[in-house]
Amino acid sequence: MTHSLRADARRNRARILDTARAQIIEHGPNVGMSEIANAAGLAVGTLYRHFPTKTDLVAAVVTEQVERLADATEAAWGRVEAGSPAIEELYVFLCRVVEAAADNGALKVAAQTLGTEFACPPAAVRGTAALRKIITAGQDSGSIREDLTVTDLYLLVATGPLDHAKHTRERWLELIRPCLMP
Amino acid sequence: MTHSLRADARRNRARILDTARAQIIEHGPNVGMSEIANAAGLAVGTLYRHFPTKTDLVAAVVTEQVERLADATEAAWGRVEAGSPAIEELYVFLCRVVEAAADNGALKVAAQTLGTEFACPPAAVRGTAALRKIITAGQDSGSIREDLTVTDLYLLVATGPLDHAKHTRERWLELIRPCLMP
DNA sequence: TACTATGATGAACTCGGATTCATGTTACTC
DNA sequence: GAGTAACATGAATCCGAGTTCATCATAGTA
Repeated sequence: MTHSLRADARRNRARILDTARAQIIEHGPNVGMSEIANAAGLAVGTLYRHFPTKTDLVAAVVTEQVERLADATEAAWGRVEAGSPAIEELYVFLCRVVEAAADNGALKVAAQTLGTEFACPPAAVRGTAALRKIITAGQDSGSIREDLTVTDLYLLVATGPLDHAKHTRERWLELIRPCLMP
Repeated sequence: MTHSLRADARRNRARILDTARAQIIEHGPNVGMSEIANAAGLAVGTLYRHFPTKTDLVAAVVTEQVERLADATEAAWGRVEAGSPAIEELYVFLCRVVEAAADNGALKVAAQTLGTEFACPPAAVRGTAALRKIITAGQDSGSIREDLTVTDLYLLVATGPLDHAKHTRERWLELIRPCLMP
């Protein structure tokens, strides 16, 4: 995998990504590089050795999250293939997205604010494909609204609650549910 | 009204607010004061004569929008009192919010990003009151989901599409509609 | 018209955060 | 255990956006 990197460098890279995510979530997208460095117990220069730019760092953090989500979505599709009802897995998908709302919210804003046009094709494409399969399966079995598309879901999700409170997320899911069913 | 202001000053104040709104919508919340000043054909110092801080300027712009929305909501309640179906007026309310999506999105981000805790009580309270009346009326006549609250609506709306495209907004409304009905 | 208080101007200043780089340190190789 | 390339450090630098203020212009007034 990521060989050709010295052991400590690999460790530090991971530590930087973790800390950056935590800091962005806690203090918003405007955390300074120095603050991230402090929180990570490293020097600023080290951040710049791994990420040439603050934008690059944020992009890496966001990409990581998108990959996690894509993994979860593929797993959900796996369960649908194994017999789990598509509508339930779709619901679980929404839960996951919204549970990570704090992250996604802050990070989305971060990516928008800091980066220029940012996209992470590989993971996004994987996730989209899995989601499309789930939706189609649900429509075939009549448990998901006929005209629902992946784009629709992203429209709903992209806009999910930015609130951290658990009851807010649960209420949002409850409100949204009728949108998914026939 | 706003007397005790010289005529040209009043003109400029208005021009600043308009330009600031336009610039924020077009270039995001990070437009510089100088850019706004240029676009308005004024000098930076003039902006600072009217608004001691960039945050104050943004707050003024946001407040203006909230007031517009509150007016519209009160008008909608007026129509309900005059016999218009509450569910339709609620839908119209959503349309208005979403039509101003570009504004609201950019400005909301702006207020969050720039300001500290920002609230504009007077207008917000007016709007909320009117909205509550509309919802209650709809529930009494059985056309609006029994457990829908003002908070729910804000949850859906606060999260409306940030996209400028008309078809995106229309699709969002279409998706959301089932959430409102019994 | 002359007067003055209010308003406008924009170059200069401030300040904080991103980025650099000369220097010191450490993990790997033989 | 040298030797060396990779890596870490953090004070110094750069840069851009917000803000100030000495100066000029003008609307309102007598």
